[in-house]
Amino acid sequence: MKIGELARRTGVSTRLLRYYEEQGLISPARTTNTYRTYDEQEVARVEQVVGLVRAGVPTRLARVLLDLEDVRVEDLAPSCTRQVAELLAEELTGLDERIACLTKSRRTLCDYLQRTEHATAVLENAGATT
DNA sequence: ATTCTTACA
DNA sequence: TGTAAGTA
Repeated sequence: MKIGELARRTGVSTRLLRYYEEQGLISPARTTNTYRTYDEQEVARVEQVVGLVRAGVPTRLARVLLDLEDVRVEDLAPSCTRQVAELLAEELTGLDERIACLTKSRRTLCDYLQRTEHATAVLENAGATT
């Protein structure tokens, strides 16, 4: 499929789709008229990117994350240089910090809502993991 | 009609 | 990010 269809199917503008490509998040093949060509697999890929971006994951991390998921299955013996490992370890602590920040915010918001008269009505929805 | 690149707001 | 221009 061409970029237009992918945009319609994912809800991501063609502009952003090209930007994701520029950031190395997706790498569509070029065919005949130099038009970008995407296969079904790209749809899921783009949806993953959208999820990552919405979660605030920096594109540089999203890129490695997507690459890792591609090799996750076959490469039973993950290997990389010490330098790369240390770099990724930094990303890991970075994620932990943000998770801690978000968890605290969630706690605060959740506690407040539980004290309101709308507790049961409003809390039954999104992640009822009080 | 659609997409492509480049560039400005 | 949207949009305009000039193509293919």
